[in-house]
Amino acid sequence: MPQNAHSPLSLATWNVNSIRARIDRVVDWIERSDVDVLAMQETKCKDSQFPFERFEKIGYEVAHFGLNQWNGVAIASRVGLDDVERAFPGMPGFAKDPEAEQAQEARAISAVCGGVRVWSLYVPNGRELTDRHYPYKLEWLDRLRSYAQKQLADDAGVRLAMVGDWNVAPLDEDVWDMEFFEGKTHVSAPEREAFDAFEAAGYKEITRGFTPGPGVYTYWDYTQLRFPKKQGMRIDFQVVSPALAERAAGAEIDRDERKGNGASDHAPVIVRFE
DNA sequence: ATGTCGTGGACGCCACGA
Repeated sequence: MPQNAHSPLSLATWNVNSIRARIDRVVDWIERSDVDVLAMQETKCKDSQFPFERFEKIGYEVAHFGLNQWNGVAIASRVGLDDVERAFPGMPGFAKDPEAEQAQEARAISAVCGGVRVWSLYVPNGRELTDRHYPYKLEWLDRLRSYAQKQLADDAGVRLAMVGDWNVAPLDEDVWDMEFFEGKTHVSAPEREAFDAFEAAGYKEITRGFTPGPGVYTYWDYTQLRFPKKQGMRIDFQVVSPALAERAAGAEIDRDERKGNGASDHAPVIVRFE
């Protein structure tokens, strides 16, 4: 096989909102959807609690990064899982006050799968515009952008995919009602600028072009009947380097997976690379 | 179809995060 040859790769990202509560659904979904790689967020468990064997049984290796019941990220792959990294270089932790030491959080894990460095990312929520978690979120995104920019500067042909729950709605049409989000996180100008900075650095968000809005979402709050009312948010994305972007052949949001009892509040988001 | 869901810790509920 020539050195530069690559195989097709189907890559999914899904905030599963507890892997232990969702394991049957996740395994069923992987088998049904036949993806090569699944990046998961909010596994909500320690490494010692992660159900690795359920994935191994269906032919997937898993790398997990979980410290406690909060956050937690993982990558399942049937096309290799090499050179695992937990947290990206420069990734900040959260400090309760500026003088306090930063506490590490399990929000990023990466591995090389099928020739692509895949990052599974759970961007900090931000909570409120006045909360200390809000500047933390902006700093976290800026550091990630800085990491990504360096990867591209070092190798213009780098195959890098940053997928996950970005907790940013980049366009007004990515929420069901901008008036409702007035003064809230996820739609503020600094968050949108932090997200757009990846495209300015040469990266491309792949899913939107194949799944245009308005009214196309990846997350629906459990409360207030948001899902049946079609009141969601588009906050899960796949942001990839130029060499990978040119291979993108399709994308899909599996909205059906949000239905029924025992669903995560997020839908899986899949991209097919040629 | 459906007025939320998941975690841990001390219980049969509460606090917390989303």
